[in-house]
Amino acid sequence: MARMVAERSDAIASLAEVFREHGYEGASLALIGKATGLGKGSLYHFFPNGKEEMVRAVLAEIEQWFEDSVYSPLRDGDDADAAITAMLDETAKYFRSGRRVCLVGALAVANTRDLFAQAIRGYFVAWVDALQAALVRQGRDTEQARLLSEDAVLAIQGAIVLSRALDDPAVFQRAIDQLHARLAFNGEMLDNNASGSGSL
Amino acid sequence: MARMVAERSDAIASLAEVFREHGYEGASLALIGKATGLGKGSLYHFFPNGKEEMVRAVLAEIEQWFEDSVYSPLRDGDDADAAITAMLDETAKYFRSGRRVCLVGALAVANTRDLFAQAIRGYFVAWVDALQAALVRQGRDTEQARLLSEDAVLAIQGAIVLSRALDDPAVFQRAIDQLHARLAFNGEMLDNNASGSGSL
DNA sequence: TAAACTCTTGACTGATTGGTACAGTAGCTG
DNA sequence: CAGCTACTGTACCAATCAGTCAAGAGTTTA
Repeated sequence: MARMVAERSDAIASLAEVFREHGYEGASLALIGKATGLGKGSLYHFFPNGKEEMVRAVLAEIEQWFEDSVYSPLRDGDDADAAITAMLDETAKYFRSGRRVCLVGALAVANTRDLFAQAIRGYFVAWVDALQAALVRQGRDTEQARLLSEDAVLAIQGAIVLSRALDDPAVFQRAIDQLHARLAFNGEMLDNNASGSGSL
Repeated sequence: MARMVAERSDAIASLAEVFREHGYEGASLALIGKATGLGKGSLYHFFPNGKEEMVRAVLAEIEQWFEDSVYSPLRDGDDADAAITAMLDETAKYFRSGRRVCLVGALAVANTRDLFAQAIRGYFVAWVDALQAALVRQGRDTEQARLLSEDAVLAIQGAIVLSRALDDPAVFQRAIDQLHARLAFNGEMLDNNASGSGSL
């Protein structure tokens, strides 16, 4: 019966964490209530459409964070190379070197995918597009930049899966390091045969 | 009250499909019953420990399939290059070009990870080890082979996530093609200094 | 034929699910 | 001060959950 602190936005970080840890179906209202410190009454006051709306709010916040911290510098930063380096470092930090799951990626392989398909797609489209823009600004061919950026985003997602499966954050870090090498503009440009880049 | 056909093994393919589509928590006994055509009584007759035992049975069958179809040829095939090519093609077929989720990968990012941690880890360790063995037989350095095989397995997992997120199987196929190029032994071996390939 | 075994059914249980309703309480506005 | 809105706790709901069980049906063995 109190008004405690409770702004809607305060809850979102906790919500994100509980959905990451338990998934959409696994995150029960009891669990959510415990994680946020909010009762059902408050939860349904802030999110009248229940869990679905909670996830949408979380996805929106995630998208916003990536937009500000990653996509925007990639698209508009004046130093493309620096923006790419920053993206990899920020990403590694964000995912805690693979110890933290990517909620969007997890939703993409879950049965709930259809419910959030648009948000999921938007997240990845924006990421690939922004990275491609940076690679083009590096002087790369548009098509090669597209493939390379797809490849990079995919590698990050795979690195989360594999490093969790092996319970070894070093796997994630190696993948990031690998991407540093493959995405950097070294001054000496790779020739158009991209396949040879696996020197490590 | 009939004895219909019902061998335990008959159910496993259906079980795998339903766990892939709905995840561990999302696959209710009602859903499982519908998918397998078995009532609760039969399910608990074959799998006395319930869902957990069902998933273990599915994981064992998956592991066995990969062992026979992928790992074993990679480790012991007389033509390493052919085994790698076969692995990529079999894998692409198995995952239906990304339309089908990797159950092991999905479990790895779910909260149920701990329950099946050993099986999940075993699956990926075996995959990476087998691929590494093939790459070494190609004549590559042990350490490079290790990193490259980690990278390939990770890319396949990431390709499933991204192609589902974008709802575009072509993303998966491009990743497989990319791996074909990166894992093939071209006759002209990459030296450890990649810059030397100088086309001009 | 009779007993033994293997499978199947479906009703049942107690717990938990997401969600609703509502009374109540605190803080703000007038 | 009164009245309003914003928030909170809780009792409650129907549905569903995983899992149990006794009774029965079909097959195999003797």
